[in-house]
Amino acid sequence: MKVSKAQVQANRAHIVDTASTLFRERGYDGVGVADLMAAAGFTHGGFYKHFGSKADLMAEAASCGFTQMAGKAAALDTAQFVAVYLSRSHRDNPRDGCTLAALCGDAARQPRQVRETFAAGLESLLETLGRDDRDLDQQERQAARARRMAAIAQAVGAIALSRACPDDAPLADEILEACRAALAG
Amino acid sequence: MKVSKAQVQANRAHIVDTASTLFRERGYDGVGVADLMAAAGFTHGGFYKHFGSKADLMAEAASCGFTQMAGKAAALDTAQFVAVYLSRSHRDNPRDGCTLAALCGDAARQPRQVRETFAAGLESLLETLGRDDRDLDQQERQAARARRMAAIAQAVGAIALSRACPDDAPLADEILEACRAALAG
DNA sequence: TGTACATCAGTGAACGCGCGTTCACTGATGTAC
DNA sequence: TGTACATCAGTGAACGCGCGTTCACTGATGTAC
Repeated sequence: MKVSKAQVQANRAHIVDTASTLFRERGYDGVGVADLMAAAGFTHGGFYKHFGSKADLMAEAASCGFTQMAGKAAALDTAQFVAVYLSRSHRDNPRDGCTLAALCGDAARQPRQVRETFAAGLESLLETLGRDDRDLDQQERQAARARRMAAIAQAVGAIALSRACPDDAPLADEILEACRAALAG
Repeated sequence: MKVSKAQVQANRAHIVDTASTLFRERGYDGVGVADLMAAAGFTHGGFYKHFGSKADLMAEAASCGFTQMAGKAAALDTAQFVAVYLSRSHRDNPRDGCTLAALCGDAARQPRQVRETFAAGLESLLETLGRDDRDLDQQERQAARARRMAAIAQAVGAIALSRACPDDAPLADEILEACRAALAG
């Protein structure tokens, strides 16, 4: 049952998008190829017509996640971005959230191609948040970049730590509040 | 081949310690029960004489890791702790490093018992770093606690993100430097 | 435009493999007399 | 203190299961004439 070229492209994109969501929710090891293909509405056998391996897909799914996040970040100023990022809603919904926060721990143990995608995703987030730095001179721009990098590390750490606590632990919310205060001040 | 009570206790502690190291290095899913028991010098069958399940061991191993870290942190002031924590050496040696940084992403998808241990570990690190706060009044103490929480989130996020980058990516070191500067200033 | 054929995305069974866990067995330790 | 026996940590084979990947097959699409 061959399928039109346009449909093939759409199906492939749908698999990548589904993977991006599922990986954030359950981690790379928590989603099998068969799981994923079923969630996308296919059987598992066709997977290798689209991707060379699961690792190839992991890199593509991460890239897809970073592109989505850059799109959201572009519509917000830094204060708004922090508020959304450090919200309970973001913490409780990794499937719709930031790939860095959900998967950087997993990514550290993945093949180079995945880690390259993570570095590129972090770089693109830095550039999106620093889109108004073009006016600054080089030294100021570098300082602003360093400040933003530290802010991203703090936000990513806050979400990752908050998610590692039991759902009902007061500590889980306390982390978010403390980092919201730190990033506002 | 029964073994003396003292030996049983020592063997059990050795398994927990080995697990603590291996989990930090390879993640919870990256270490099998057979792997682990072999690394500790045993065969896998005896595992269930010591632990009810792999998840039970994960919680105990995390607890062991947090105790070790609290011991190290107790010997350092905050500036020294930050310098050690945000070093390349810490980033490149998760097996000897912080359990929060290595496993908080994994922990978020583990059973409650593991996440309770993580919350307790974070709490004990906060207490260790805040050991001199007893003199402060309640409001100051709370503010100091919030600042330390934000600092921990930043340090954990920095290590996790830095490890997610390829080993030779300039970004990996840049993250550590940016967070060292942020935590010093 | 109509027909005959090659292509190849998607199917579903099958592959070897490693996982967490169970179990019958061993034999030195610890205990009861 | 010496002996007979119960205990149980550790062994290694085996369990069912799900994993990533492969493969022969299907049949609508795309192409050549």
